[in-house]
Amino acid sequence: MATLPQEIPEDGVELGVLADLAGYHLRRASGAFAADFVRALDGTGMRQVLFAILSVVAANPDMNQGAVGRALGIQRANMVSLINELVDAALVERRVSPDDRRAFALRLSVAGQAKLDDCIARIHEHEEAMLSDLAAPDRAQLIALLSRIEAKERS
Amino acid sequence: MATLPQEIPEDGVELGVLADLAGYHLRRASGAFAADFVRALDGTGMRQVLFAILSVVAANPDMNQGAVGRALGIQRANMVSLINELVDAALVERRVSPDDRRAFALRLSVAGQAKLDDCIARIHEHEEAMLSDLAAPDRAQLIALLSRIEAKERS
DNA sequence: TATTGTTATACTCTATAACTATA
DNA sequence: TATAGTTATAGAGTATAACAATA
Repeated sequence: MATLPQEIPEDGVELGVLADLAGYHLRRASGAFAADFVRALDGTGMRQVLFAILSVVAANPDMNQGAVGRALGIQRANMVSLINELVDAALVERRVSPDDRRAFALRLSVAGQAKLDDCIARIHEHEEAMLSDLAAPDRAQLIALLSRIEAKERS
Repeated sequence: MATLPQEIPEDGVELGVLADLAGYHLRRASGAFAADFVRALDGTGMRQVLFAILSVVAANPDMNQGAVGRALGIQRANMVSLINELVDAALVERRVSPDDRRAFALRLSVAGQAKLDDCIARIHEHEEAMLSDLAAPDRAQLIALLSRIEAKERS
C-alpha cells in the first residue's frame, strides 16, 4: 500500500483521511459541476432535475411519470410537482395513457424540444469548461468508472 | 467523434443526452456513494459533513471554524450549527483563540478522536464495497480525475 | 393486491443578508 | 475597513406515509 503525498488544498490546510476517500472527491467534484451547471443554465428557467426529465422524456416518448422518475432515481411523490412545472411551462404535454387510465403519457412540446436543444448547447459548453484539463480518453474513462459505481446503487 | 452505444438502464429506458454527460454520471455516482455512506454510518450519529469536519479538525488542531468551512466548501453561516452539534456531542472542543479573540480554536476531544476512528473503519468498508469493481490503479485514477475537476471550482 | 398519481409533511443542505465583536 | 462568528430565513432536494382511481 503506497502512501500518497498529503494533498494541501488552501493555505496549507490538510484534509486528513478525506484526501484519499473517493466518496469525498466525488462529492466535491459533483458539487463543482453542479454549481457551474447552474451558471450555464442561468436564464433558461431549467434546473438539473428538470433538464434530466426533459432528456428522458425526449428519448422515450409517451413514457409515464413513474418510469421517468425510476430511471432518474426520483421518488414518485417528488415527480408530481416537477412534471407540473414542466407542463405549466408548456414544455411537456401530459395526456391520459390509452393503455392505462391511471397513468399519464408524457411528451415534449415543440417548445420543450427547443428548450432542450438550447440547454444541450449550453451544457456542452459547460462540460467542455469543466473537463478542459482532461483529454478525450480520460473523459471516456471517467464516465466508465462512474458508471461502474452507479451500478452499485441499491435501494 | 466516436458514437458510444446507447446505455439502457432499466427496462429499456434510454437516458438520451444524459448518457454521455460527465455531470450526470457524477451526480448519480455521488448519490449512490452518499446513500451507502449513510448506511455505513448508521447508529454513529455522524453525517457526511460532520465526518468531514472531524477529519479536517483532526488534521489541523486549533484551526478556526471559518478556515475549516473554507477547506470543505461550507458557508460560515452553516458552520455554526454544525460545530454546535459536534460540541454538544462532546466530540469537538471550542476555545477562544489566544491569537484572535473573535475566533474559536477547534480540537477533537478524546471521544471525538474515538468517534472519528470508528467512522474511518466503517467508511473504509463502505469505500471497499462501492469500489469493489475497480482495481487499485483505477481507484487511484478516479481520484486523480476527480481532483482535476475539483480544481475547476470557482466561487 | 399492486400500481399510478397525488397530497401532506419533514428534514437536510445550501445560500443570502444583516448583525456583533473584534482586528 | 475587513474578518469571525452569529442569527434568521428561504429555497431546493430528498424521504415517508396515506389516500383515490385503476389495473
